[in-house]
Amino acid sequence: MRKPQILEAAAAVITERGLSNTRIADVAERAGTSAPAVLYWFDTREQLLTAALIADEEDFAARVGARLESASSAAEKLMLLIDATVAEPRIDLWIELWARSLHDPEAARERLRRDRVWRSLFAEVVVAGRAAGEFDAGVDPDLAALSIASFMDGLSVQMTLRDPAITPELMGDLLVAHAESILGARISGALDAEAVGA
Amino acid sequence: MRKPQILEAAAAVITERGLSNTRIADVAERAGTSAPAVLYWFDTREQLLTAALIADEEDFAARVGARLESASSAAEKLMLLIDATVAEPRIDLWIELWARSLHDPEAARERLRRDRVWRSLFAEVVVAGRAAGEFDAGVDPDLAALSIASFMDGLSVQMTLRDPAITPELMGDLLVAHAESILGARISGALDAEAVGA
DNA sequence: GGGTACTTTGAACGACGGTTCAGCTTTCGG
DNA sequence: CCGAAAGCTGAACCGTCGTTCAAAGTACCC
Repeated sequence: MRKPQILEAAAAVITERGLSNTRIADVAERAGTSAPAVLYWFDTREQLLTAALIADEEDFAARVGARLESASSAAEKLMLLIDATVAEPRIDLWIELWARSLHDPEAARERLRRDRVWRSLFAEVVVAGRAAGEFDAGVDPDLAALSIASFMDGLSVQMTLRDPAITPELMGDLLVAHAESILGARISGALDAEAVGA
Repeated sequence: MRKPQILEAAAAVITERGLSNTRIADVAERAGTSAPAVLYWFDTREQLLTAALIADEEDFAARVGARLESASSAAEKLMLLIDATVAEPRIDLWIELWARSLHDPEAARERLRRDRVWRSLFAEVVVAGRAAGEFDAGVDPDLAALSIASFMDGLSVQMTLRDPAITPELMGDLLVAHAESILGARISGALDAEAVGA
């Protein structure tokens, strides 16, 4: 069962050469096999590419979701989410997925599904924080999630494209400020505070 | 001199079929000419595509810039910028340009240049509004511009990809709220106010 | 140790589409 | 008119993959 290796190889190649420049042979080589072998597992190149994008996305969300378990307060969870995004700007693949979604219904459907999962991570945190009295009681979780996640996307694009106007620290600061303004709460320092305090 | 027509046709085809699916023949057909004729004006397909993306972008910025002239207050200008973006979601081409920038230095350079122009529209408005006492005196124009423009990008992506969670009105509201929070000023209603008042 | 299903391979096919090219038409200055 | 430059055309060329296929391993079960 080489499917996982192939998907991983595909994600790597896509990151490196771009979606449209990714050839089956490239993926095969990186996975240590041959082009027809790849096509044995995936009926077509299109399928392979879409599957790779989605698999990578699922991977990331799962990893981040796991990290959230260890956090105690909602503020800390939020900081973790921001941190993870700033530290690991794998927006490369998102941009490719977006571009693909524009003209591939299958990709569009999947990207919507994955985005919902991603945003629900935020929404859950907001719900928890609201219940715990950490955040404003009047905040709409879904709206807050949409707002924060969208801001993240926009900033990530600039970061990934190496805009000199933005640095990881700056991106983090802007996100924190935005979240605090929306949620009516202080969250910056939640990470250190947890480590120091308790 | 058919260059303009060809560029226009190219932008249309790219929007419709996506960058990587755009064939020279498609562009030629839409421009009412032949593939070799297109290649007469542009040495290569790559050049054509990059040029088309940039030309379209320049076009949009110029159009919006012109509209700004007519506004009197900074708040109104800001509302116009938000309005223009919400109303005309041509992020399609931006996404394509982003994806291309990931692996094409030429595209990356151009996209950076164009983004600077776009953001400077915001920065100038902030400077003016600050001078006029409309906005907080402590606001950093470039930072505010980066923040607002990035948020716009993120939201536009969701809009363009037809995320059911977002509507034009909602997008406008979120942007206005964000801008107001950053600038410490009320800008919503600036458009109507101008029309009614004065 | 033979059968069966699964996996992989090398080689070749075939289409698509960018690019080239030789020549035709048009424009325009003198 | 003439000739040269500019603009364009149809047709062909050709490289690049995605994909197919027949045959060869490989693993596993009875």
